[in-house]
Amino acid sequence: MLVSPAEPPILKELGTVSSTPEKYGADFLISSPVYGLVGIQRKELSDLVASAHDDRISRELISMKELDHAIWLIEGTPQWSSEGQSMWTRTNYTRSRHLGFLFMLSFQGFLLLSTDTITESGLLLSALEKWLQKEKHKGINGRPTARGEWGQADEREWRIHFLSGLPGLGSTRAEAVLDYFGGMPLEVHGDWSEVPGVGKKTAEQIRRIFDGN
Amino acid sequence: MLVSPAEPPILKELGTVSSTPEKYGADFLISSPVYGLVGIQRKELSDLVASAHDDRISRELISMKELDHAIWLIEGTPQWSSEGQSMWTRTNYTRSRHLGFLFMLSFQGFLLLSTDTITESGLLLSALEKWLQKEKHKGINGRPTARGEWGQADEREWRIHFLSGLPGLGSTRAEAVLDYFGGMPLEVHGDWSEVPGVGKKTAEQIRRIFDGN
DNA sequence: CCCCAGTGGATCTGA
DNA sequence: TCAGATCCACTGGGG
Repeated sequence: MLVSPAEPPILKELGTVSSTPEKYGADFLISSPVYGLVGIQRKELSDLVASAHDDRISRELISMKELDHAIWLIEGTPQWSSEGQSMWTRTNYTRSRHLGFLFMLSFQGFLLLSTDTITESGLLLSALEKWLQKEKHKGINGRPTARGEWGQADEREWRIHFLSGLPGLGSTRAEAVLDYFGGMPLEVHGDWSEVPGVGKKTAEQIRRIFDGN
Repeated sequence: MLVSPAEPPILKELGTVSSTPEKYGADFLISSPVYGLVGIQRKELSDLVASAHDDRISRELISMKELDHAIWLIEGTPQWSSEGQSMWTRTNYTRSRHLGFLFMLSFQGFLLLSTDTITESGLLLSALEKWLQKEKHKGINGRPTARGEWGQADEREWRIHFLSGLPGLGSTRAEAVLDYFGGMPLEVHGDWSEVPGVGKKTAEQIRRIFDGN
């Protein structure tokens, strides 16, 4: 991890001090085998207020575009008066302005992460570095294994479990499918819409999984 | 704004109660002239702990990919012991697991927002709705909203999710199976033992699910 | 999600 | 060429 010289000492310890991050408008730079070049911009809440006014921000945003992924790490918890005025600054900074700024960042494609303290930021950064080094991320697609009434699942339970991985099928409909086809639904390309509980829409959704559009 | 019926009353007041958001794996749905269909998933921190090992969550995540933009709104501030254990739950939930989950979400293309309380969430949501209604957002036109494979590829993800419901198949082998057969026209009665990573034993186990003993 | 243990697949070895 | 031994990737269970 490369750290900008402008960062406080505690954070400099996380990696090699270098001015390269600044070329990308970032404070930290991590290179990942999977996600490419990732830049992190750390902003304390008080700086953020300035940024939202400033036009310096637009320059930073533009240089961050060259990164594969750009992260904004926002440090500190905002406190608002009942009228939605910021409690941590003199200037006229409101909740809606703050949120608007965050929305803008998000929808521009920046990743947003937040911490409370600089210590937390440090921990987050090293966790992120470790995470980004990994060659493989299991992702979101896994499923737990079937579990039967008495621990070990039998064949039927496996089949129900398996089928209930289709969109629109829970265990009830999966069971209905199984009963309808009288066993494993060998007709994966058949018409499922006749199965009680499965309608046209669900059947269509499932068909797309098997056959494509 | 459409609000899922499962949300607490305070948040239901924000819009029209409807079950449509749930179809997209979301709790709230906002349609924007600029950004298209935006879904928001609200998660209290305590729920998040449970979610991390839930089969439902992965289905929700896949469903959310049909949205133009998917937001995760995380409610609550995590507190960690000096060893990195969560202070708000009994289970063994660690900072690194929590962060890993957030990183996964971010790099999968989900937008991350956080609040402290449900009240804050309400304010954020109405601010977001207002913000999304605007036709034009001045300020920086930064990164292209590079969505890449987002929004269309969910079919493959469904397939992986589905196949990994078979015994001996996780997301890795499920993907290998898809690649081997060149898509979903699976030869359910064919020989799977040739799939790289799937051997004789696993293939036999799977065959039994399809064909019986 | 992370961590860990056990299973089973892939690879290597030697005759 | 193939059985057997070794290694390592992946699954599966738990937190």
